[in-house]
Amino acid sequence: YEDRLFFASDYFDHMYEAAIKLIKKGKAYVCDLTPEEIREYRGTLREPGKNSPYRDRSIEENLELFEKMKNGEFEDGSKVLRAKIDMTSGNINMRDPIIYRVARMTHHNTGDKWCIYPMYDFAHPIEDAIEGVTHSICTLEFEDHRPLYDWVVNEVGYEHPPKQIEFAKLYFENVITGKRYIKKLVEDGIVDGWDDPRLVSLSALRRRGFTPEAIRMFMELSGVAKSHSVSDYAMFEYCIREDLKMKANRMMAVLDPIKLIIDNYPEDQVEYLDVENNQENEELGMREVAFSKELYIEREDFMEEPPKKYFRLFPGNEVRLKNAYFVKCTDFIKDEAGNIVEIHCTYDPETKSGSGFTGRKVKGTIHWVSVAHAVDAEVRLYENIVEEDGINTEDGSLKLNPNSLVVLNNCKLEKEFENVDKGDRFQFLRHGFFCVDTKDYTKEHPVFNRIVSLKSSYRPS
RNA sequence: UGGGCUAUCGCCAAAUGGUAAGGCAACGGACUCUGACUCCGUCAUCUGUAGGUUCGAAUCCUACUAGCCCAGCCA
Repeated sequence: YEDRLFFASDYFDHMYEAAIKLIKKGKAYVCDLTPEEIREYRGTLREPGKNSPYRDRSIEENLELFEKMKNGEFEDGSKVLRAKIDMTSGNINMRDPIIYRVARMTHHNTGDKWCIYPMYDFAHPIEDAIEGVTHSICTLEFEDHRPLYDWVVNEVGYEHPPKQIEFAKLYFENVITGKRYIKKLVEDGIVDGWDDPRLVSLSALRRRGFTPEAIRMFMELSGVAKSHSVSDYAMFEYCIREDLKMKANRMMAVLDPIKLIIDNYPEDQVEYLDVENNQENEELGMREVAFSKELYIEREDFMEEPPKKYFRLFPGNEVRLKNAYFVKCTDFIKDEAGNIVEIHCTYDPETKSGSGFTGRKVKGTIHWVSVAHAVDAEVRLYENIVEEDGINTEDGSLKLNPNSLVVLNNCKLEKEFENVDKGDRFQFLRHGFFCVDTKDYTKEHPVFNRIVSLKSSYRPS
């Protein structure tokens, strides 16, 4: 490989030599037509083009003119070098494509050394060839360029000519990938920069909490084909859940809190419960979780008048507090407006987690956070940024999903969340996977992003 | 008849003449101190349509249909 390492200047030298070679073979000529004339001569999709009046210049004249182009004796845009192929080809790329033009540009590596630069269709196959690329893989829209790619490689002549292979791009349902659109979203302030977690740029994916492993898994699952495909975002979600399942600590976080008071629990008592960080992965170890008389539970885990098959808390029903005790709802309190503000219950000391209690079973287990030990946090929930069909066909505008970002400002997390670093990922029990926002997180004001929710088969009727 | 390409389950995708893999999603059920995970089961007599060849076709042939790409001195 080492003898194939080139510097930018080597590439340009190489391409220049290749152009000379084509001229000497009578396969390239200098053309004086203006850009407008060249377009006219090229013909249209349905009509063939016609030959440039400069097409039959002698090899000597072409050599001399090209040398002058290189030496800066012509204005930008005044002359080009064209491959002599076929102006009547059905493939427009083969109608004497321009392979070199005069353009005074400063190259980031070679500075102002050159004032002529090769076109993509000429440079690409040559770069591949001299680098020893065997298969040059690109997207479908370059299929029409392959005949020219092959023509260049063949006419310049390489011992091991590279092959171009095309495949379909990856498209996502309900996601914006077009840079034009993203740019507008950023400029209009609809998203928080190019790394807004609702976007799918790599920086956005990173900030959202996706792992490289999940992205790779998704690529392997998707496969590579030539058919135009639009992937289901659910497949990507599956990958990140799958990757984080065993890696992330499973902790308790109440996103929409309501107070639960255990009437028969001693006033100032605090129990520190030993809890596994991940029941499926012992290597993640244990932690302590504080339990006390006053807890926060999820507002949706209580209902005054539950529908059928509601396993959570309602008057008279008993549930398990995850990692702690069974509690039975005895009462609830409403404010003047009729909103439930507080729930009361009693607990059964015999039912403590790990005690081996088997006296009776409960159908529901809910998560909780001790009021006295809670960490306040902001949690951001994300959904697809655009609606089902994404873009309005009439005016090309985006159909934005108004719920693509939901900010929750009154979330209560267990104490363990005091010590996190930006980018850390967790499972919030019964909610989903979340990560510490890399941009807005501060110790005083923790911010978490929802990477993906957990699946749920609960369908309230 | 301008040229090129693609059509297999809701989505992705195998199978290139031997009788339609797999994954996601969905739906049943078991299990469950996450309505998660896991486990079990269901999910294309059929491969854009219509013909043809063949003992046998998603694969070969013919004709249609639909969709995508191409007219930068951009990449």
